[in-house]
Amino acid sequence: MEDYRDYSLRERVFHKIQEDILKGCYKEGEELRELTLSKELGVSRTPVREALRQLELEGLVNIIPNKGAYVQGITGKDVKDIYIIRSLLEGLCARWATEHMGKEQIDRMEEIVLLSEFHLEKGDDEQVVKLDGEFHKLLYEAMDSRILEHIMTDLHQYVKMARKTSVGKADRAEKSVREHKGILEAIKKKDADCAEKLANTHVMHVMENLGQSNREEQAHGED
Amino acid sequence: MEDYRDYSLRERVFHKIQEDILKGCYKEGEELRELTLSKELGVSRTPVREALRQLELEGLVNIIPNKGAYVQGITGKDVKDIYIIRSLLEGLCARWATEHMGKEQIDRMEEIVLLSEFHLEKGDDEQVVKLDGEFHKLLYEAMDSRILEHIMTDLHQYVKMARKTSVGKADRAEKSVREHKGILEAIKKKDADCAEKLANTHVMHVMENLGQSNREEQAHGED
DNA sequence: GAATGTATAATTGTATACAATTATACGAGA
DNA sequence: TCTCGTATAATTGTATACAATTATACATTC
Repeated sequence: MEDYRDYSLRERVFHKIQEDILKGCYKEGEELRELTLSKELGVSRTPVREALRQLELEGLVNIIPNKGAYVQGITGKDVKDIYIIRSLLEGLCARWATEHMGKEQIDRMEEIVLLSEFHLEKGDDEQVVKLDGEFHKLLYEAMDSRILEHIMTDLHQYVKMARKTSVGKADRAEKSVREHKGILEAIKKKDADCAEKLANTHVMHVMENLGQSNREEQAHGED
Repeated sequence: MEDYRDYSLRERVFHKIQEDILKGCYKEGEELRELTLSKELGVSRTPVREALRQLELEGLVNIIPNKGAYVQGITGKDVKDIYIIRSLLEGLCARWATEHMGKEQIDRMEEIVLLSEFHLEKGDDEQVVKLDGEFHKLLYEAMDSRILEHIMTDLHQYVKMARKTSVGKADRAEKSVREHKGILEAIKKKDADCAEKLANTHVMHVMENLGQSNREEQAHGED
């Protein structure tokens, strides 16, 4: 709770609980009492309530009226589903981005890929991960669809938390950058079909790497 | 506000504002003052606030901290985007449903299609629309993915409101039922590829019909 | 007259009080 | 002992009070 100092209490509480759920601090189905959380976080019940209502909509919390809020958490299957869905939609993102991307945005993307290669060479995995995030974020912005951007961001929420440890693992980072480069090339050529296909397989590859680097449950990965 | 008698105040307020936004009662960017809404709905600020926070997450309201809540509304392009996204994902739904659907569920779906044909014959459009909703709902349940079900339900929210007038328009209903039947056949044959493709085109057809039956902006249609 | 500063009002953010509902404990009766 | 009912406690739902922030109006200055 030390971070987020500029945000409102509700936002901080929202992010904190979201983080804790995604980090696995709570058991599946565990009850979240408003007063308990209030005391823990040092705030009143009001912001906690508002945060819980939002988390319900996010699908992380299950609220039964007049009874309580219970954590939903996400299973290994959920993560797999998310990646498959993202694979499909990321393709659509790439397609639309190809159709809408302006010169400045392409330049920016080229910059990101270049920097990725540079930091990859140096072995600076942290930077590579950061640039990976920026690559996808730029893609989402460029496609110019607030609806799809909203969905992609939501899906990203679910899997972004746990990407701590195994990032460059199994030389996935190198392949990832290469795939980004391929997508960028397709966009530059205005080949939407190609960009879509490459984005599809890119996310699928990330998922496959996920399945290898850790057995069941826990989700890690660069993206 | 006369309906929803069993729900909590917050839920009623949430649905009411959501409905009003989707019905176009507010102007784009119009400010939603908590006190004003409270008085209008005859409740206190608390449930209104909670509802607004949820609507923010839904993307229907834009909240600027310490300033206010402003309606986002949806544009014609948004609706088009939603249908394209739904087209893709409905295909995935059909695929997964094919892989997971049990005998009872197939029987139930067969029942729905049969009833649809019956009411179509009779010209009872209202029933046909209702059954259309049930068909898709069953599909979503059957695929056994709470993640995708959540997304599809969300997307459905956006377009379900306005489907009042032009339902059976331009003999779309008949084609729709026929397409449902096709999807069901593919599922029965366990042909996931076929089911996916048919579901894809089904949603695309609905969208195309949408574009014809009304110029720009306003969204109508059976699904 | 335009720009700026200040006082006031309006609005949101948070905390708390009270009401309604649900869970728990315990005793009476079969 | 088991079941049921009642009383009590705990928890959520709603309303309201207060604090912090932002908007508005008006006067002052240039």
